[in-house]
Amino acid sequence: MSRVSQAEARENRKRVVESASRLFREKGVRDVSVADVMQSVGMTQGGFYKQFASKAALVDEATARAFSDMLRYLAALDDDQGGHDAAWSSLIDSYLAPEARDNPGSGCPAAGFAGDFARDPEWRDTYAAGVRDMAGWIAPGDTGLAALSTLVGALLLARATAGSPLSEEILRAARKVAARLTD
Amino acid sequence: MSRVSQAEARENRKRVVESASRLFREKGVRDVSVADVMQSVGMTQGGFYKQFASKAALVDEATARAFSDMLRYLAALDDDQGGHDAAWSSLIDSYLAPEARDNPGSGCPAAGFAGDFARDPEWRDTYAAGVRDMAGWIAPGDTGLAALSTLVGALLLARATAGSPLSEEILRAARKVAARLTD
DNA sequence: TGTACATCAGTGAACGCGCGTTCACTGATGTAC
DNA sequence: TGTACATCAGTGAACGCGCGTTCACTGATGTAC
Repeated sequence: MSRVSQAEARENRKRVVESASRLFREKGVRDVSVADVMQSVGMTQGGFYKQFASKAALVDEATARAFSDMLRYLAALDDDQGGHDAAWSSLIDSYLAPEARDNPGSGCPAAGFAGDFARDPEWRDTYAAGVRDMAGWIAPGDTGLAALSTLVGALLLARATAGSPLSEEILRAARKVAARLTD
Repeated sequence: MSRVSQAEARENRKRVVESASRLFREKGVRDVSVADVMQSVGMTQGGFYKQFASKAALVDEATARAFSDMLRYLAALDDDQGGHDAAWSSLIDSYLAPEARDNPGSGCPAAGFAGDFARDPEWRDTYAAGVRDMAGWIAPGDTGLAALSTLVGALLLARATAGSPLSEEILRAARKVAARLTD
Protein backbone atom coordinates (compact mmCIF):
# COMPACT_ATOMS: atom_id res chain seq x y z
CA MET A 1 0.00 0.00 0.00
CA SER A 2 1.38 3.39 -0.85
CA ARG A 3 -0.83 6.43 -1.33
CA VAL A 4 -4.30 6.41 0.25
CA SER A 5 -7.19 8.84 -0.20
CA GLN A 6 -7.18 12.13 1.70
CA ALA A 7 -10.17 10.99 3.76
CA GLU A 8 -8.38 7.77 4.65
CA ALA A 9 -5.23 9.67 5.57
CA ARG A 10 -7.21 11.96 7.87
CA GLU A 11 -8.77 8.89 9.46
CA ASN A 12 -5.35 7.26 9.92
CA ARG A 13 -4.02 10.42 11.53
CA LYS A 14 -6.90 10.44 14.00
CA ARG A 15 -6.31 6.81 14.87
CA VAL A 16 -2.65 7.57 15.55
CA VAL A 17 -3.56 10.37 17.99
CA GLU A 18 -6.17 8.22 19.74
CA SER A 19 -3.84 5.27 20.11
CA ALA A 20 -0.98 7.50 21.26
CA SER A 21 -3.18 9.13 23.87
CA ARG A 22 -3.85 5.69 25.31
CA LEU A 23 -0.29 4.35 25.00
CA PHE A 24 1.39 7.45 26.48
CA ARG A 25 -0.84 7.30 29.56
CA GLU A 26 -0.34 3.58 29.88
CA LYS A 27 3.43 3.23 29.50
CA GLY A 28 4.67 6.81 29.65
CA VAL A 29 5.83 9.14 26.90
CA ARG A 30 9.45 7.99 27.18
CA ASP A 31 8.63 4.30 26.99
CA VAL A 32 6.48 4.51 23.86
CA SER A 33 8.43 4.99 20.65
CA VAL A 34 7.15 6.46 17.41
CA ALA A 35 7.48 2.96 15.95
CA ASP A 36 5.31 1.57 18.81
CA VAL A 37 2.55 4.08 18.11
CA MET A 38 2.57 3.48 14.35
CA GLN A 39 2.64 -0.28 14.81
CA SER A 40 -0.36 -0.04 17.16
CA VAL A 41 -2.45 1.24 14.24
CA GLY A 42 -0.96 -1.20 11.74
CA MET A 43 1.42 1.18 10.01
CA THR A 44 5.20 1.62 9.80
CA GLN A 45 7.22 4.35 11.43
CA GLY A 46 8.33 6.06 8.22
CA GLY A 47 4.92 7.52 7.45
CA PHE A 48 4.68 9.24 10.82
CA TYR A 49 6.48 12.36 9.64
CA LYS A 50 4.04 12.86 6.78
CA GLN A 51 1.43 13.66 9.45
CA PHE A 52 3.36 15.06 12.42
CA ALA A 53 6.30 17.42 12.72
CA SER A 54 7.85 15.43 15.58
CA LYS A 55 7.09 13.05 18.42
CA ALA A 56 6.70 16.13 20.64
CA ALA A 57 3.89 17.41 18.41
CA LEU A 58 2.10 14.08 18.75
CA VAL A 59 2.44 14.20 22.53
CA ASP A 60 0.77 17.58 22.53
CA GLU A 61 -2.14 16.41 20.36
CA ALA A 62 -2.51 13.19 22.37
CA THR A 63 -2.64 15.19 25.59
CA ALA A 64 -5.32 17.54 24.26
CA ARG A 65 -7.30 14.58 22.98
CA ALA A 66 -7.11 12.75 26.33
CA PHE A 67 -8.39 15.80 28.22
CA SER A 68 -11.13 16.41 25.69
CA ASP A 69 -12.29 12.79 26.07
CA MET A 70 -12.17 13.14 29.84
CA LEU A 71 -14.28 16.32 29.84
CA ARG A 72 -16.83 14.73 27.52
CA TYR A 73 -17.00 11.84 29.97
CA LEU A 74 -17.52 14.22 32.90
CA ALA A 75 -20.30 16.07 31.07
CA ALA A 76 -22.01 12.75 30.36
CA LEU A 77 -21.70 11.88 34.04
CA ASP A 78 -23.69 15.01 34.98
CA ASP A 79 -26.48 13.86 32.68
CA ASP A 80 -26.43 10.18 33.60
CA GLN A 81 -26.35 10.71 37.36
CA GLY A 82 -29.08 13.34 37.31
CA GLY A 83 -27.21 16.26 38.86
CA HIS A 84 -23.69 17.39 39.61
CA ASP A 85 -23.52 16.30 43.26
CA ALA A 86 -24.36 12.74 42.34
CA ALA A 87 -21.95 12.89 39.39
CA TRP A 88 -19.11 14.08 41.63
CA SER A 89 -19.84 11.37 44.15
CA SER A 90 -19.85 8.80 41.36
CA LEU A 91 -16.57 10.13 39.98
CA ILE A 92 -14.85 9.75 43.35
CA ASP A 93 -15.79 6.07 43.47
CA SER A 94 -14.73 5.24 39.91
CA TYR A 95 -11.63 7.48 39.92
CA LEU A 96 -10.27 5.88 43.08
CA ALA A 97 -11.22 2.30 42.23
CA PRO A 98 -8.54 -0.38 41.78
CA GLU A 99 -9.70 -0.73 38.14
CA ALA A 100 -8.81 2.91 37.48
CA ARG A 101 -5.43 2.38 39.13
CA ASP A 102 -4.73 -0.65 36.96
CA ASN A 103 -5.83 0.89 33.65
CA PRO A 104 -3.98 4.19 33.20
CA GLY A 105 -4.32 3.97 29.42
CA SER A 106 -8.01 4.82 29.52
CA GLY A 107 -7.78 6.87 32.72
CA CYS A 108 -7.36 10.44 33.89
CA PRO A 109 -4.84 12.44 31.83
CA ALA A 110 -4.10 14.79 34.72
CA ALA A 111 -2.71 11.75 36.55
CA GLY A 112 -1.47 9.87 33.50
CA PHE A 113 0.73 12.67 32.20
CA ALA A 114 1.73 14.33 35.50
CA GLY A 115 4.87 12.27 35.91
CA ASP A 116 6.03 12.89 32.35
CA PHE A 117 5.26 16.60 32.33
CA ALA A 118 6.48 17.57 35.80
CA ARG A 119 10.01 17.94 34.43
CA ASP A 120 9.34 18.98 30.85
CA PRO A 121 7.88 22.43 30.08
CA GLU A 122 7.14 21.45 26.47
CA TRP A 123 3.45 20.54 26.90
CA ARG A 124 2.53 22.56 29.96
CA ASP A 125 0.07 24.93 28.30
CA THR A 126 -2.02 22.08 26.93
CA TYR A 127 -1.77 20.21 30.21
CA ALA A 128 -2.60 23.26 32.37
CA ALA A 129 -5.70 24.02 30.29
CA GLY A 130 -6.93 20.47 30.81
CA VAL A 131 -6.24 20.53 34.54
CA ARG A 132 -8.10 23.82 34.91
CA ASP A 133 -11.10 22.40 33.06
CA MET A 134 -11.19 19.26 35.18
CA ALA A 135 -10.87 21.17 38.46
CA GLY A 136 -13.56 23.56 37.29
CA TRP A 137 -15.91 20.67 36.68
CA ILE A 138 -15.44 19.38 40.23
CA ALA A 139 -16.07 22.75 41.86
CA PRO A 140 -15.20 26.39 41.21
CA GLY A 141 -12.02 27.98 42.60
CA ASP A 142 -9.78 26.55 45.29
CA THR A 143 -12.19 23.78 46.20
CA GLY A 144 -11.99 22.11 42.81
CA LEU A 145 -8.20 22.52 42.61
CA ALA A 146 -7.63 20.99 46.04
CA ALA A 147 -10.06 18.15 45.40
CA LEU A 148 -8.38 17.33 42.08
CA SER A 149 -5.00 17.38 43.86
CA THR A 150 -6.26 14.76 46.29
CA LEU A 151 -7.62 12.53 43.52
CA VAL A 152 -4.48 12.78 41.39
CA GLY A 153 -2.14 12.31 44.34
CA ALA A 154 -4.00 9.29 45.65
CA LEU A 155 -4.18 7.66 42.21
CA LEU A 156 -0.46 8.16 41.56
CA LEU A 157 0.54 6.95 45.02
CA ALA A 158 -1.74 3.93 44.61
CA ARG A 159 -0.16 3.13 41.25
CA ALA A 160 3.37 3.51 42.55
CA THR A 161 2.60 1.21 45.51
CA ALA A 162 0.45 -1.30 43.59
CA GLY A 163 1.04 -4.81 44.84
CA SER A 164 1.41 -3.63 48.43
CA PRO A 165 -1.65 -3.55 50.72
CA LEU A 166 -0.84 0.14 51.13
CA SER A 167 -2.16 0.78 47.63
CA GLU A 168 -5.74 -0.16 48.52
CA GLU A 169 -5.45 1.68 51.83
CA ILE A 170 -4.57 4.88 49.99
CA LEU A 171 -7.53 4.56 47.63
CA ARG A 172 -9.91 3.87 50.49
CA ALA A 173 -8.58 6.76 52.59
CA ALA A 174 -8.86 9.20 49.69
CA ARG A 175 -12.39 8.06 48.83
CA LYS A 176 -13.43 8.77 52.40
CA VAL A 177 -11.87 12.22 52.47
CA ALA A 178 -12.67 13.40 48.93
CA ALA A 179 -16.41 13.60 49.53
CA ARG A 180 -15.85 16.01 52.43
CA LEU A 181 -13.67 18.33 50.35
CA THR A 182 -16.48 19.95 48.38
CA ASP A 183 -18.75 20.67 51.32
CA MET B 1 44.13 7.34 39.90
CA SER B 2 43.45 3.64 40.05
CA ARG B 3 42.97 1.78 43.30
CA VAL B 4 41.91 3.75 46.38
CA SER B 5 41.70 2.67 50.02
CA GLN B 6 38.68 0.69 51.20
CA ALA B 7 37.56 3.60 53.35
CA GLU B 8 37.81 5.94 50.37
CA ALA B 9 35.87 3.49 48.18
CA ARG B 10 33.10 3.27 50.77
CA GLU B 11 33.00 7.05 50.89
CA ASN B 12 32.83 7.25 47.08
CA ARG B 13 29.98 4.75 47.02
CA LYS B 14 28.04 6.84 49.51
CA ARG B 15 28.58 9.98 47.47
CA VAL B 16 27.25 8.19 44.39
CA VAL B 17 24.05 7.19 46.20
CA GLU B 18 23.58 10.69 47.62
CA SER B 19 24.10 12.38 44.29
CA ALA B 20 21.87 9.88 42.50
CA SER B 21 19.10 10.42 45.02
CA ARG B 22 19.19 14.12 44.15
CA LEU B 23 19.59 13.72 40.38
CA PHE B 24 16.88 11.08 40.01
CA ARG B 25 14.35 13.30 41.79
CA GLU B 26 15.44 16.33 39.82
CA LYS B 27 15.52 14.99 36.26
CA GLY B 28 13.85 11.59 36.54
CA VAL B 29 15.34 8.11 36.58
CA ARG B 30 15.12 7.76 32.81
CA ASP B 31 16.82 11.08 32.09
CA VAL B 32 19.84 10.49 34.32
CA SER B 33 22.37 8.06 32.94
CA VAL B 34 24.92 6.05 34.88
CA ALA B 35 27.56 8.25 33.28
CA ASP B 36 25.74 11.38 34.52
CA VAL B 37 25.71 10.09 38.09
CA MET B 38 29.37 9.10 38.06
CA GLN B 39 30.40 12.38 36.46
CA SER B 40 28.49 14.27 39.16
CA VAL B 41 30.88 12.85 41.76
CA GLY B 42 33.96 13.33 39.57
CA MET B 43 34.38 9.74 38.45
CA THR B 44 33.98 7.82 35.19
CA GLN B 45 31.20 5.41 34.32
CA GLY B 46 33.35 2.27 34.16
CA GLY B 47 33.87 2.07 37.91
CA PHE B 48 30.15 2.09 38.63
CA TYR B 49 29.83 -1.69 38.31
CA LYS B 50 32.52 -2.28 40.90
CA GLN B 51 30.06 -0.86 43.45
CA PHE B 52 26.58 -1.60 42.08
CA ALA B 53 25.05 -4.60 40.31
CA SER B 54 23.05 -2.40 37.94
CA LYS B 55 21.44 0.99 37.51
CA ALA B 56 18.26 -0.53 38.96
CA ALA B 57 20.11 -1.38 42.16
CA LEU B 58 21.30 2.22 42.46
CA VAL B 59 17.74 3.50 41.96
CA ASP B 60 16.62 1.32 44.85
CA GLU B 61 19.36 2.58 47.17
CA ALA B 62 18.82 6.18 46.09
CA THR B 63 15.11 5.87 46.83
CA ALA B 64 15.70 4.41 50.28
CA ARG B 65 18.24 7.14 50.98
CA ALA B 66 15.86 9.92 49.90
CA PHE B 67 13.09 8.64 52.15
CA SER B 68 15.48 8.19 55.05
CA ASP B 69 16.65 11.79 54.65
CA MET B 70 13.04 12.96 54.47
CA LEU B 71 12.05 11.14 57.65
CA ARG B 72 15.05 12.51 59.52
CA TYR B 73 13.97 15.98 58.35
CA LEU B 74 10.42 15.37 59.62
CA ALA B 75 11.67 14.18 63.00
CA ALA B 76 13.80 17.32 63.29
CA LEU B 77 10.73 19.39 62.43
CA ASP B 78 8.88 17.95 65.43
CA ASP B 79 11.74 19.06 67.67
CA ASP B 80 12.33 22.46 66.11
CA GLN B 81 8.69 23.49 66.03
CA GLY B 82 8.00 22.35 69.57
CA GLY B 83 5.27 19.81 68.91
CA HIS B 84 3.73 17.80 66.12
CA ASP B 85 0.81 20.11 65.31
CA ALA B 86 3.12 23.03 64.70
CA ALA B 87 5.50 20.78 62.73
CA TRP B 88 2.67 19.58 60.47
CA SER B 89 1.50 23.12 59.92
CA SER B 90 5.05 24.16 59.07
CA LEU B 91 5.43 21.23 56.68
CA ILE B 92 2.32 22.23 54.74
CA ASP B 93 3.74 25.68 54.13
CA SER B 94 7.18 24.55 53.04
CA TYR B 95 5.98 21.49 51.12
CA LEU B 96 3.56 23.54 49.04
CA ALA B 97 5.84 26.54 48.52
CA PRO B 98 7.01 27.56 45.03
CA GLU B 99 10.58 26.85 46.17
CA ALA B 100 9.69 23.21 46.84
CA ARG B 101 7.99 23.00 43.46
CA ASP B 102 11.09 24.37 41.72
CA ASN B 103 13.64 22.20 43.55
CA PRO B 104 12.56 18.57 43.21
CA GLY B 105 16.14 17.37 43.66
CA SER B 106 16.12 18.13 47.36
CA GLY B 107 12.40 17.62 47.77
CA CYS B 108 9.89 14.96 48.75
CA PRO B 109 10.71 11.51 47.37
CA ALA B 110 7.06 10.41 47.45
CA ALA B 111 6.42 13.13 44.86
CA GLY B 112 9.79 12.99 43.14
CA PHE B 113 9.67 9.29 42.34
CA ALA B 114 5.90 8.83 41.90
CA GLY B 115 5.98 9.50 38.17
CA ASP B 116 8.85 7.12 37.58
CA PHE B 117 7.53 4.31 39.76
CA ALA B 118 3.84 4.43 38.81
CA ARG B 119 4.56 2.21 35.82
CA ASP B 120 7.50 0.19 37.07
CA PRO B 121 7.03 -2.42 39.81
CA GLU B 122 10.79 -2.77 40.31
CA TRP B 123 11.15 -0.43 43.28
CA ARG B 124 7.67 -0.51 44.77
CA ASP B 125 8.54 -2.19 48.06
CA THR B 126 11.12 0.43 48.92
CA TYR B 127 8.81 3.20 47.75
CA ALA B 128 5.76 1.85 49.59
CA ALA B 129 7.69 1.61 52.85
CA GLY B 130 8.73 5.24 52.54
CA VAL B 131 5.22 6.41 51.71
CA ARG B 132 3.81 4.53 54.70
CA ASP B 133 6.39 6.14 56.98
CA MET B 134 5.67 9.65 55.68
CA ALA B 135 1.91 9.26 55.96
CA GLY B 136 2.33 7.83 59.46
CA TRP B 137 4.29 10.90 60.48
CA ILE B 138 1.48 13.22 59.33
CA ALA B 139 -1.26 11.32 61.16
CA PRO B 140 -2.16 7.69 61.84
CA GLY B 141 -4.39 5.70 59.50
CA ASP B 142 -6.56 7.07 56.72
CA THR B 143 -6.05 10.68 57.76
CA GLY B 144 -2.31 10.63 57.09
CA LEU B 145 -2.70 8.75 53.81
CA ALA B 146 -5.31 11.15 52.47
CA ALA B 147 -3.35 14.21 53.59
CA LEU B 148 -0.19 12.92 51.93
CA SER B 149 -2.20 12.26 48.75
CA THR B 150 -3.28 15.89 48.71
CA LEU B 151 0.27 17.16 49.24
CA VAL B 152 1.79 14.90 46.59
CA GLY B 153 -0.99 15.55 44.08
CA ALA B 154 -0.81 19.32 44.50
CA LEU B 155 2.99 19.36 44.21
CA LEU B 156 2.99 17.24 41.05
CA LEU B 157 0.18 19.23 39.45
CA ALA B 158 1.98 22.46 40.35
CA ARG B 159 5.20 21.17 38.79
CA ALA B 160 3.48 20.00 35.62
CA THR B 161 1.75 23.38 35.25
CA ALA B 162 4.71 25.53 36.32
CA GLY B 163 4.86 28.73 34.30
CA SER B 164 1.09 29.04 34.22
CA PRO B 165 -0.70 31.09 36.92
CA LEU B 166 -2.61 27.87 37.63
CA SER B 167 0.48 26.44 39.29
CA GLU B 168 0.44 28.97 42.12
CA GLU B 169 -3.35 28.66 42.42
CA ILE B 170 -2.99 24.92 42.98
CA LEU B 171 -0.38 25.39 45.71
CA ARG B 172 -2.47 28.04 47.45
CA ALA B 173 -5.66 25.96 47.26
CA ALA B 174 -3.94 22.89 48.67
CA ARG B 175 -2.32 24.87 51.50
CA LYS B 176 -5.75 26.10 52.52
CA VAL B 177 -7.31 22.66 52.46
CA ALA B 178 -4.44 20.58 53.87
CA ALA B 179 -4.65 22.10 57.33
CA ARG B 180 -8.30 21.05 57.62
CA LEU B 181 -7.54 17.45 56.70
CA THR B 182 -6.06 16.39 60.02
CA ASP B 183 -8.78 17.87 62.21
C1' DT C 1 -16.31 11.41 -19.64
C1' DG C 2 -11.45 10.11 -20.65
C1' DT C 3 -6.51 10.63 -20.48
C1' DA C 4 -1.89 12.11 -18.94
C1' DC C 5 0.59 13.50 -15.36
C1' DA C 6 1.72 15.53 -10.88
C1' DT C 7 1.06 14.74 -6.06
C1' DC C 8 1.90 12.73 -1.83
C1' DA C 9 0.56 8.95 2.07
C1' DG C 10 2.85 5.26 3.35
C1' DT C 11 7.13 1.86 3.07
C1' DG C 12 11.38 0.15 4.75
C1' DA C 13 16.12 0.85 5.22
C1' DA C 14 19.47 3.89 6.92
C1' DC C 15 21.56 7.84 9.81
C1' DG C 16 23.71 9.52 14.07
C1' DC C 17 23.30 9.34 18.93
C1' DG C 18 23.07 8.04 23.79
C1' DC C 19 22.14 4.36 26.65
C1' DG C 20 23.44 0.23 30.13
C1' DT C 21 26.87 -2.84 30.50
C1' DT C 22 31.45 -5.23 29.69
C1' DC C 23 36.31 -5.62 29.71
C1' DA C 24 41.43 -5.29 29.47
C1' DC C 25 44.27 -2.55 31.90
C1' DT C 26 46.57 0.33 35.76
C1' DG C 27 48.89 0.89 39.93
C1' DA C 28 48.20 1.96 44.85
C1' DT C 29 46.39 -0.74 48.66
C1' DG C 30 46.24 -4.67 51.58
C1' DT C 31 48.39 -8.87 53.24
C1' DA C 32 51.27 -13.04 53.92
C1' DC C 33 55.64 -14.10 55.42
C1' DT D 1 59.54 -3.63 60.56
C1' DG D 2 60.45 -4.81 55.67
C1' DT D 3 59.57 -7.12 51.34
C1' DA D 4 57.08 -9.54 47.63
C1' DC D 5 53.00 -10.24 45.68
C1' DA D 6 47.99 -10.58 45.18
C1' DT D 7 43.93 -7.75 45.15
C1' DC D 8 40.73 -4.74 43.34
C1' DA D 9 38.74 0.46 42.83
C1' DG D 10 38.76 3.16 39.18
C1' DT D 11 39.83 4.22 33.92
C1' DG D 12 38.51 4.66 29.26
C1' DA D 13 37.28 2.42 25.17
C1' DA D 14 34.18 -0.75 23.21
C1' DC D 15 29.78 -3.68 22.70
C1' DG D 16 24.97 -4.22 21.13
C1' DC D 17 20.65 -1.99 21.14
C1' DG D 18 16.74 1.11 20.54
C1' DC D 19 15.64 5.67 19.77
C1' DG D 20 13.92 9.98 16.74
C1' DT D 21 14.40 11.38 12.38
C1' DT D 22 15.59 11.28 7.27
C1' DC D 23 15.18 9.73 2.67
C1' DA D 24 14.74 7.39 -1.87
C1' DC D 25 11.14 4.99 -3.53
C1' DT D 26 6.23 3.23 -4.72
C1' DG D 27 1.94 3.54 -6.90
C1' DA D 28 -2.90 4.87 -6.14
C1' DT D 29 -5.14 9.34 -5.76
C1' DG D 30 -6.27 13.82 -7.34
C1' DT D 31 -6.38 17.14 -11.07
C1' DA D 32 -5.69 19.78 -15.37
C1' DC D 33 -7.14 19.59 -19.89
